[in-house]
Amino acid sequence: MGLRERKKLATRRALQGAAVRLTLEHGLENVTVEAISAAADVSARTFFNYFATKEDALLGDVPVAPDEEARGEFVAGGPTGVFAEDLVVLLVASLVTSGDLATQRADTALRKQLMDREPQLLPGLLTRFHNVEQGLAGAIAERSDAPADDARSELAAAAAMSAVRHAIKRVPYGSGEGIDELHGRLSESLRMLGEVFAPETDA
Amino acid sequence: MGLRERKKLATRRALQGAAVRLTLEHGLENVTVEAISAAADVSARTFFNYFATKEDALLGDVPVAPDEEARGEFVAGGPTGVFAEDLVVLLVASLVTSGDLATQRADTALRKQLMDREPQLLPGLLTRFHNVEQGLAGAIAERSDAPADDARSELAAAAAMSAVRHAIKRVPYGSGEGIDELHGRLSESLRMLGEVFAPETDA
DNA sequence: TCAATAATTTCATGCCGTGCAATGTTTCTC
DNA sequence: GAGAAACATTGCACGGCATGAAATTATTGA
Repeated sequence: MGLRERKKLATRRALQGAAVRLTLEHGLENVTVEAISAAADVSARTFFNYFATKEDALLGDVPVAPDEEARGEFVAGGPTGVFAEDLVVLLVASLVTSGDLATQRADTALRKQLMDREPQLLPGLLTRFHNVEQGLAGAIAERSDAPADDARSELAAAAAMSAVRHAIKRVPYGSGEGIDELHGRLSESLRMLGEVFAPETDA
Repeated sequence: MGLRERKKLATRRALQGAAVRLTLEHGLENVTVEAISAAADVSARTFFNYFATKEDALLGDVPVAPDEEARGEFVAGGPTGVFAEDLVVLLVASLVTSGDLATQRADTALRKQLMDREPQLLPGLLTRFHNVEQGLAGAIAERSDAPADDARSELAAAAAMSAVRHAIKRVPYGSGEGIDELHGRLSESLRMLGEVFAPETDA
């Protein structure tokens, strides 16, 4: 990794860090791009070479698409052959982008904190989730040999993302849970989804 | 209805209409608030007395909360007592805001057209859906005597909204379907949801 | 070391969105 | 109907976001 690339990454991190810190400190309204740039020791114009908007710097590196490798296996019908089970595998792989779970956890906590303080950021976050959902729908459609804009696939993808949010919300704050537990929680959420709307069989 | 109120409503409609027309004609980027205001014969300053942002004028009157009356009956455990069935009733009541289904249909078509042309509007639309979803989650929680932020209720609400999108998407373009058909499609979508994730009973 | 390539900066610009004070317009009261 | 009170519209000024273009500086590779 050359010097140029390392510097760019450093600047990016510096801008993100300054944006988050200043926002939590003074509120987004009271933080100008100029201030963020100054804190990161670059010009205001440079800020916009890295981020399209002020909000972008805050939302940072939220996953935007399913993991490529896991997607391939899912589309091929693997790894187990059971739809719901394989879906969970794909979801977990797509969620855990960085190798480090602890970092991931910290990022999520930070994002939640930002959302509580600055609801204006919600639209952007929802849009990113929506993009992931679209990618997911595409994978599901492909696996089941349906057209890319298949409504049923989109429904399944949307429900799966709902389950993801549900599962994440149920993780205790500050717990040391790993991938296995996340996998379990996701399965549980999906099962619960089936129960809530499945025709009553015990009445 | 006094003259003052009628004039305000007229101005609002004029601004919305001008915004939509000009946007479809020239693209959102090339339409200034000044131009919209001029087309509606008011000052640019007045525009912001009606809408907080340019996008707001375009998204217009998308439903933002469940219908009050239907919500009350749902919370009380009615009208049928079967969760999935009552949920559909609530959803339909919340979706069909205006008495006129044809108008509603036209609005939806127009919104879809706007979304295709101007993806920048998506975040705002998603946020409105999200607000409805939150209201829905509250109603479900209340009906089942759970705390307002109950995770299971939020999961059910999210899944329900997924079904709504799915149902709406499946309505043929330009069809003359009414409330009954919408009701049926929604039930079908919810049932499909249960099937996709329910434990296999036939294998 | 020098040329090529890429990143940063400076400067200018247009538009958005808001606060404020002034001006019109509708409504209410007598 | 006249005048006061309430409300809506307008003009003006301002700060901030976001972008384009050209000049400057830093990195890379030969």
